[in-house]
Amino acid sequence: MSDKPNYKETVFLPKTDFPMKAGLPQKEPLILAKWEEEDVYGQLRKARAGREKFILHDGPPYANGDIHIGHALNKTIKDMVVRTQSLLGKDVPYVPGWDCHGLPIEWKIEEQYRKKKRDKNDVPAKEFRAECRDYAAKWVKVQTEQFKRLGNIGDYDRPYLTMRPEAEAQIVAELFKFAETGQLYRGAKPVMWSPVEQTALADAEVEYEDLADSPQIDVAFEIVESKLSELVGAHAVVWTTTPWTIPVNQALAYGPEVDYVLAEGSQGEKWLVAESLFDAFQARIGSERSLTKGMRFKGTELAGTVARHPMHHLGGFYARPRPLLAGHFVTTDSGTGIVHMAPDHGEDDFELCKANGIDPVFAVMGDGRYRDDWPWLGGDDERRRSVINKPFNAPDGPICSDLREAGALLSASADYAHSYPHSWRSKAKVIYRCTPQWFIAIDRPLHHLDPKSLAEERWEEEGGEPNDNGGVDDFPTLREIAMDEIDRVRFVPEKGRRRIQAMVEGRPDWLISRQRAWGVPIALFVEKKTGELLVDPEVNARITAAIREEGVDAWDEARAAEFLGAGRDPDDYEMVRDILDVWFDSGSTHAFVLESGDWSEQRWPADLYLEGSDQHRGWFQSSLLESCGTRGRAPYEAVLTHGFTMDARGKKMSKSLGNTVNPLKVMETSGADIIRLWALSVDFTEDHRIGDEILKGVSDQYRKLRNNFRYMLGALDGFREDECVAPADMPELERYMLHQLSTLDHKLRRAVDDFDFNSYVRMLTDFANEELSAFFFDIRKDCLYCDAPGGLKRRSYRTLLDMLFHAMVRWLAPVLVFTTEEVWGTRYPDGGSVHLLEWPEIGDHRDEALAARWEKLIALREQVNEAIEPLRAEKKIRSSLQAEVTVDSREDPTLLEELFITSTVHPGTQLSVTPTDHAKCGRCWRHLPEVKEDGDLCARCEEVLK
RNA sequence: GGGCCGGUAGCUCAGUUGGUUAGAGCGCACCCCUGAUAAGGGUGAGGUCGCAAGUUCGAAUCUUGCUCGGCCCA
Repeated sequence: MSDKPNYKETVFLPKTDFPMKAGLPQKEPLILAKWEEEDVYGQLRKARAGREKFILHDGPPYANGDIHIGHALNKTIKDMVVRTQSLLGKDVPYVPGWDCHGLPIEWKIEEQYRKKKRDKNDVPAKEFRAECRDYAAKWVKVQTEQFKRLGNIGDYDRPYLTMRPEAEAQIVAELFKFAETGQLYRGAKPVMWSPVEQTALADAEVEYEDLADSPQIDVAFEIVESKLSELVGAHAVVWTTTPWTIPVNQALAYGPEVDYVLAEGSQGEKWLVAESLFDAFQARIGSERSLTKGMRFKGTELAGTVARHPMHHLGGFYARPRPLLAGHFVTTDSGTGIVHMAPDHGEDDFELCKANGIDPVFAVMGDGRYRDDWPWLGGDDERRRSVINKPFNAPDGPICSDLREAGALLSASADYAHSYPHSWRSKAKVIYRCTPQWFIAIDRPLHHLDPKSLAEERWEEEGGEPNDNGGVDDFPTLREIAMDEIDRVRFVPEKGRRRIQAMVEGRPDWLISRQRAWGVPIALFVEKKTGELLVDPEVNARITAAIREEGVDAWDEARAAEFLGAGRDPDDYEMVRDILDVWFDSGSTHAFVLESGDWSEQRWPADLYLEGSDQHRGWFQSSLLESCGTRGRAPYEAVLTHGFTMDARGKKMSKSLGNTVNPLKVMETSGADIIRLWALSVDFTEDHRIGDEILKGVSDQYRKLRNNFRYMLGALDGFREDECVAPADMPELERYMLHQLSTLDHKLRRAVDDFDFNSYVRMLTDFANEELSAFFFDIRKDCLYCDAPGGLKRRSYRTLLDMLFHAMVRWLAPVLVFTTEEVWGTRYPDGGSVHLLEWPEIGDHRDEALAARWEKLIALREQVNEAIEPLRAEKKIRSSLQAEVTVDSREDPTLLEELFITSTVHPGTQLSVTPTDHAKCGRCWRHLPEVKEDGDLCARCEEVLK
């Protein structure tokens, strides 16, 4: 062979500068800088101006700390939505936002104070808030860079922040809408309260400490009324570890499914306890009072039973009846199976009593003592102490002593072991205490929403006939509107609907007040004399105007007169000092981002909200309630939810387990395109995993896609428009590929409509791997390398390659935002950004008859490949080009040779493969009859080299 | 403890209304090519469809229980 000429230089090999190795960590920041410099987002806005809009409203992440994998997933999916919709030609302005108020940031500032040995209470609130503001601003800046680094496109120069004065003013304005329409009221609710700090605490500010010497007492309540006559005169026994709550007892609770028994003493005493707790009760009251089991009955039989308080002789509050109520929370884990209810001091207590018309009495003051006028252990009792005072609750303390004297104390000791909540800061015990709070009513008829117009809207949307059932005159409640909207909105995946439905259906009134510093004020006045909420649009307008100018600091007591205006005496009004729960802030983002006009390219309502499934309780719901209460409908047309990212074994990630995957690290080592490809490859509608093995798989897939582009770029070297061939003039293989491309086009469009991005990515990778690399490109290699450049077949192939290139680079642009830019720039150095392009115009080349024929041919090809393999194993054949094939097919043998990438194909009756005797062409390496000797040229190559 | 959701090859995912030997891509193993070359091609081995009962002629698919995991509550 060495004496034969080397034809390598005459072969048209792919030629490109596009490197096989990506080097994404180095390259991506450069591409990013270019986008910034060229303002690609701004260009895109101009390019899509006037087109149909698609509004994805960003759910604000909390401005605190570096981004984690959940942010990366969420933002990548959002970016995919923005870019795919944009690819379809729509105008998709995306305004990212941040949630800036709230407790976690307050804590960080307090933490800094502690390090400097400063006390928060010594710092003016205004100064404290300024520090919170700076802190949030700092993290907004950091996260902005991190989101951009991920390849997120959006209006990052003008994001929305809940702490901007304009936003704060709009949030207050939204609150006023609730106030002005009678949906807002001041109620009460037990909250965690620290008597030492005299402040309400958030759950996260409470820590539990194990105690071994807590008091435990059994108290007898005499039954005065019951359907079961045996019970009258008996005593219901309650057990508690907080003796101080007995003075505020208002009811008893039993478990309807619990079995009860009368425990009878030798003196004829009868005590009502749960049967399964009989022994424990006996043990507590001591063997000197030996008990026997009397009558048994089910909890349900206790309905209607009424007891009286052991201190009923004090009259007034204590003389009221203490009804026995059915409580589903009653268990027989400990105690007596009868739970004493103090609605002031327990959540279950509060809810059960509220449902039965029993209101809290606010007997315990902020400092933990009973109030001055309280008949038992109140102001003039010198034994009065804070309720968390240990001797006060002791077996020999005043409560137990009085109960003992009344004959109601059956046992008392100070030896109970359990965990009890303490203040995170002072380490002192905390209690549940009812405090005034602000609520939005869920079940009040909303008179400001015209039921008729709402109903008509509904009819129009549903295309149905007006249903004159008289319901039109009933004003709907917030809950009803919200439930209707949940029916109407599109949920992806569908299961999200049921989840939010269940929550809205069963939720209590919306508690919106917090006793905190860093947030939007509940900027309301309450008339001291009447306790009435002041609703005056003129006052409200002055307040929002001030906040719009100066931010939340404008809500200052010194300015009460200014806000109230002439004719009102500030002394007559209480200025509410609570702030709004941050969920009200974020629930109002649709108002100040979509509707306000501050972002003129936005529009209300949004087409889509897209967040993790935890937001069914959070943002999806707060936004829904806010919008339904103020505007009578949801602020979104569709809701997309994603699951959570677990570690490689499916376990939840946590810092303490050390199984977290840091997206910033992955970007540093592998690149943002790898994270994006991961996020869009998994089924994000469910929980999904990430880990080294998974990321390796993603990288492998990335490499294959990259090499496909590299091959296309190389094969298209020197391609010119005038090479193009019309589809009708193309060989069948090209037309079959056009069919495949059209089919893929349609499937991809559907995947975009369904937000089914993992199918989208899978279809593209499968297509690249199977249809292109292993099939089309492999078969046409001979043609590309060896045919004359002007030949119809080669031109047809390159026409297809050009179409494939344009399709693939656009389709993958929303996924591999950096790589496709590199690909595009390699082919079109002056072609602008790939991200300005629109969906490729493939045209409909579907031809089912052709496809059916080719599917058979491909099946035959697979059989031939199978048949070649044994000969390869026997070392009789090396390359498939050495195989001579007999097949049962009437197809043109030349076509089959090309398709199989083999030597001569003979028609026959049975599939068989033999090594060919033909010599090998020195240029195209095919074994053909006309080649006399290995290394000579075949007819085609002879012709080409002329 | 309660509500909701999920568990298909090593990995990522398909599996329509229950119906022939459960599929794909990747990875892996072996082979080929050395003119896409830290690339490309071929073949192949991988699954008791979380577990256990039940309904049915027949179940990955329907029912129940259990288990593991997740989100939200308590």
